[in-house]
Amino acid sequence: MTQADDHPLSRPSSTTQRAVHDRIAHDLGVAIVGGRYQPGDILPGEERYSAEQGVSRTAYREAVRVLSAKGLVYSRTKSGTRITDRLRWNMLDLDVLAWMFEAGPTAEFLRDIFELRIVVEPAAAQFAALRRDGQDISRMGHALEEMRRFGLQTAEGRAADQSFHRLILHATRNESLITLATSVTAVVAWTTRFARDERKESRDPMPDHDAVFDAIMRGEGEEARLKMLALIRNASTDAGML
Amino acid sequence: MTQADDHPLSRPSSTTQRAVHDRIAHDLGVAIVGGRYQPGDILPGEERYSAEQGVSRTAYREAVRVLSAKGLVYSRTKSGTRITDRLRWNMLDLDVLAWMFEAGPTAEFLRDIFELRIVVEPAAAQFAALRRDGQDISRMGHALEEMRRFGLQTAEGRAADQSFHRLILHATRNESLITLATSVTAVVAWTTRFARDERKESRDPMPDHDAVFDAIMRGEGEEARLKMLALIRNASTDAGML
DNA sequence: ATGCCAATTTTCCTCATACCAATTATGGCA
DNA sequence: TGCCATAATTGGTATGAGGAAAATTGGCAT
Repeated sequence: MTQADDHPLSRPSSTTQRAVHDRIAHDLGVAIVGGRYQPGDILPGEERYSAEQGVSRTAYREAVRVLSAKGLVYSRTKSGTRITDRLRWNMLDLDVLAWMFEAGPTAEFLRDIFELRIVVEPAAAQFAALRRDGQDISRMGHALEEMRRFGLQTAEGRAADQSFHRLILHATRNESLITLATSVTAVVAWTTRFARDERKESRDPMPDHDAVFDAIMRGEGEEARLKMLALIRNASTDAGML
Repeated sequence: MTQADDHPLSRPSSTTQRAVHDRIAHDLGVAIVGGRYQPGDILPGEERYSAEQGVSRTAYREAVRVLSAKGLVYSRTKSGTRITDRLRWNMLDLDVLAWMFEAGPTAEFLRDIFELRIVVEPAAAQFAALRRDGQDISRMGHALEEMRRFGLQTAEGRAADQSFHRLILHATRNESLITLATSVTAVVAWTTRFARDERKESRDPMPDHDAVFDAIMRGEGEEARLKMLALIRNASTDAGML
């Protein structure tokens, strides 16, 4: 166990103090996607911000570079750093999505993502049915077993559920689809985390999952697509979305 | 004409010299997505790189922040800056896609994007059919007129074609879908730019476009989806993809 | 020889300062 | 009033100096 017990994906733990530039990027990012800055507005100048916030110009600049890389702002000498209009934002970037969520997601934002989910995940199931190999199948089967054993009330059960969906993505052999679905499912997870337990009784999720798995196992692409669509529709209505 | 004749989207013109950190990010980005660095490899240290390349540590660090924001690398003190594994890359970032294309896109990469196109654009047409208003319709109609008038051999005709597809996206009223489709169509445009003119004679694209427009105008979602699917299939086979 | 612990070194992170480049604003002149 | 040179502002780059954390090294005891 020489290295990398913590992955770079994991959000900085509460103990680890975040890098300064990272914190600045986070704060500005939340403020921007939250609408406290409007497209066309100019961010505070380097001199001013660093003085007011008690950080170095270096740290502020690196934060701006991050925001710029995600399409939220663009800098021009003398003109200053302006907020880009929303059409150029990298809406599917995991950080941007997280900031949106933290800023208090609008209903339109959530609707957009759940629509995207309905487009993407059934398509993923379809590709998975056409490209999966034996190992994919056995792993999916194992994930469903665990899910059935623990149920969605336990952490293990939810982990097995997520694992099942990740295995489907992996079986598509399409990296761009994986990237996209990762972002989408992250938002879905954040959303349903809060919606959970408020419902009186949730339906048994296993029949839907079994149907998807069965279609993928038999290599039936179109059927896998439709079964996944049904699964999402049920899950979404249960979570109060849709 | 006081400001902003050039949009931030436009690539820096040949006259404007790019910022140093931008050039570094570009060079490293191309090298990374091109496989000259493998996931797990460590980038040169700040001191070393800045000395060898004759740039400041500041510029190099800002470039690394950009790459980090796009998920290509991650930095840890002492451990150095390492290449992230591909699953965490922001494959749908416009810069990353451009770097992939510049590095010489692999066949799998192109296949992935065109598959994504087949998933996304028909879905966009479907949503557009359900949400478009009168202004959307009239603008789409105008774009098709222009396209018919000039043909795809001219720059104006191609601009009208792109405009038509952009208008469909706009009519979806779904920002995440717009972001996604923007990236996808960029890659498609880069690809077909080279494939053009090599074919002996391209089929007339207007019937397919008219059919999509007609379905959207009548508000027939499912039909719009199918017509767009047909349009893409024809265009892709003409371009030699698929 | 092996395993554990402390010191050292390496590398990224932050800050501060200086100067450069480009663009906007200003003010004078015709 | 309109144009043009000058000045001021703001982001961009370079450099030096420490600080913090992790990997390595070396010593010590078992």
